[in-house]
Amino acid sequence: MQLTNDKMDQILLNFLARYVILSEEEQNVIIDLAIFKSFKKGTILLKEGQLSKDAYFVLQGCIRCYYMVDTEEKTTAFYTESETLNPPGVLNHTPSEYYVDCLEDSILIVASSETDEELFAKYPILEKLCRLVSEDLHSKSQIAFDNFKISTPEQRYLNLLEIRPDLAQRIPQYYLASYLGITPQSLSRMRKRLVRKAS
Amino acid sequence: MQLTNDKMDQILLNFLARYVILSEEEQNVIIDLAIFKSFKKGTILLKEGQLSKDAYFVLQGCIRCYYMVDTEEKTTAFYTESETLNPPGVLNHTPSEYYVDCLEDSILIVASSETDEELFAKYPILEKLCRLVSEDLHSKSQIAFDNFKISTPEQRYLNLLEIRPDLAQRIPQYYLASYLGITPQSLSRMRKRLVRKAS
DNA sequence: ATCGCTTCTTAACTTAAGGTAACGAGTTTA
DNA sequence: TAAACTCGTTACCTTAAGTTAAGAAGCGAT
Repeated sequence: MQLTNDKMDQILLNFLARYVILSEEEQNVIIDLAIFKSFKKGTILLKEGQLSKDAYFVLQGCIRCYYMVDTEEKTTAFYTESETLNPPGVLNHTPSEYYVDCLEDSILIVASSETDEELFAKYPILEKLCRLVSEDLHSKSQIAFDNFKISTPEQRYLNLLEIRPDLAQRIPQYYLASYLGITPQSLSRMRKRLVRKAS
Repeated sequence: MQLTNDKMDQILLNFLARYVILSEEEQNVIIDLAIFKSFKKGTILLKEGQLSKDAYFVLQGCIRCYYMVDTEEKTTAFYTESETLNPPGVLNHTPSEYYVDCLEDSILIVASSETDEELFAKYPILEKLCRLVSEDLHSKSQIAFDNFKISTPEQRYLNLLEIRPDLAQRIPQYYLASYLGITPQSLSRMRKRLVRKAS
């Protein structure tokens, strides 16, 4: 599927409209700032040790965060359409502890956080927007963390199927397993167990 | 230990100074807004199903978030001195899914998020402050989530001892166990295993 | 067509966590 | 003082995850 520039603008504006009402001018400022980039599946957007200054908003495709622990990839997050990855380094200027790569061909908005200060002074509503988005992301991430903690791997898998059924379809099972905190073998066994239970 | 009002103000201002430089006037506005409250150990600050409009900043003591799953408490967070709990309900007006209680006699700042709008209009730096605090909390919570996910219960315990050694001292072990995602019995066994390994 | 790569599955064995129950030390309450 | 409660530990058995190894299905590339 091909996305026109107009459509991409619209996806972004729809997302922002969840938080604040923007004037035509403010919308244009944002659209002008937004840098749309395409990436091939497998592209590494951020490596451990790199200083990331960019936030990523997913227009199409899927990106993934993972840590390298010894020789093993530990996947901690997937971001798909209209989701935002804002690596910590953007704020505190420390090198990234994880990798980010594209699991599919993806179109992203790459938002550099450099020019923000003057912009916020000129358009205070953008500061409000950032506050609201950040509060919302924080709250969602808290809830996700809580759910993860209070669940067993099996409940986490069932929960994933329920709230993000798309992921189970589009993402290889061994990434999912890592995301659930178990090995691919365990996930495979678990699925068999679940089928047995269901019948 | 007894805290004077001046000391409490100072703790709060020290915290805020990590994020922005505030004028005397702005500091006074915040101090005037801050409501200091004392709570006895065991006090329940928030119940599942309640709509919370308050954020809590801990001046002294310790509060804890937990879910009731069937008849079991699942502890997901502890907040101690200079830490902030901002329940999701403040934003999205949904009832809380968890409980909050005091594990110790505590002095908290209870911040109602009602008056914020006019205030932000008058003092834009307060909006910036909230944005920065929120981004920081989000980033920290992300990292904590990641660390939790990529660790085994044992690593989580060792990590806790390292980065929050105070908690292991002041918090009963069965709350810690729940927080680590295991039963008190498993934690007890694990500690024995670790001693055996160490020697 | 064959090779290599990715992805999922199965199996056998080991390790550690869960469930249940019981005990004991320390503290609070009646 | 006795009873109740809190908190940590230990034991026994069960369940499920980790480890290692192997195999099979699907896919793309040469």
